[in-house]
Amino acid sequence: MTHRNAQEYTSEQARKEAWLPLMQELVRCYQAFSRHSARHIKSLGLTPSQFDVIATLGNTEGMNFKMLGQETLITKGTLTGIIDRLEAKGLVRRVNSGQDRRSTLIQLTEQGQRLFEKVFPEHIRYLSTSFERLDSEQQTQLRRLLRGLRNHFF
Amino acid sequence: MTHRNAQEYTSEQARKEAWLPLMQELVRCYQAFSRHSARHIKSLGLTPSQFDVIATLGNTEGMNFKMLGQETLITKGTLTGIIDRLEAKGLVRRVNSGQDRRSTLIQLTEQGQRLFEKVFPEHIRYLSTSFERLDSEQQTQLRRLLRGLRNHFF
DNA sequence: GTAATATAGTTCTAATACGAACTATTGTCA
DNA sequence: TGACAATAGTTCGTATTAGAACTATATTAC
Repeated sequence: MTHRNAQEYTSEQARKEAWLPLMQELVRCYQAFSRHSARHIKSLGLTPSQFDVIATLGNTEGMNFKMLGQETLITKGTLTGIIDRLEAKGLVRRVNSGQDRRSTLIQLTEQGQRLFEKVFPEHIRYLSTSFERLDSEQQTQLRRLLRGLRNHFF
Repeated sequence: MTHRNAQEYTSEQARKEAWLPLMQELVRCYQAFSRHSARHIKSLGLTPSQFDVIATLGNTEGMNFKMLGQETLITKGTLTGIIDRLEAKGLVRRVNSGQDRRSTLIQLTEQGQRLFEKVFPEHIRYLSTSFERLDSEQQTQLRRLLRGLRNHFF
């Protein structure tokens, strides 16, 4: 997605397409963030997706697959495997949710809750040292521009 | 990485951490872009990584694994498999590079070259309709802010 | 009330993705 | 030159990832 070639394309064939460097920067910035974050999460003994699920379930009575998928942007097929492994680690459990017998409630176990209380604030602190170097005005502006761009991907 | 929980955390425990929504927006924007892009690439019969390699090799004499990995941000272990499959499709070939007998040059085949010439401009056009909705000032600003943020992920 | 349809989760396949271990080759240095 | 470190790719293990097909259950429509 970074497209070394896009440089040449820009200068040779479509000088008007000044958005290509923006696209490259979006990809690079996300990847840098993502790897930075993953480095710390792995040191906590979790994968990024597992952390994501733990963080989403924390301070909650539980959530079914559908809701959990919407929050984490993980598709249900993938989620099944992630929950399997978290369950094997004793961090979450599957509970029959009351009415609809198709639906399953996923909850943190006590151990999962303790882990959440430990690693979530730790990770937030870890990330804060990077993000806080932008002053709050830049943060606001960046967020607004990203939102604007996102709305154009249908 | 989207962390529904981060909302509560923000308001309850750390009102100062106003960067959390920015982080969420970075993730959402990238994911939206990435899925938007992938949708089109798949319709061209390629995976995003395969397209990335084709686009990087286009207009080039070829590239070894190291260089290709640097350009595409794909690790070498992963790259082996991707090149295997592109080779099986007849789109690239491995060539013994002259001096260093450890090194392998990867080149587009004629078929790969033709594919590149077809799909690369097509995909750029496809993406342009989204990016060009930001005016060029916003594009520049967004790029600058993203670059600034990226430099803080060490 | 039953057939058609929709929904929740699971299973399956193919392709990434990362990192560690491995092989082959090259470079360094005493 | 000869041990030793560094490098290029491959292989391997584990975990995602998307999406399609599948099962079980629930809802809708007639």
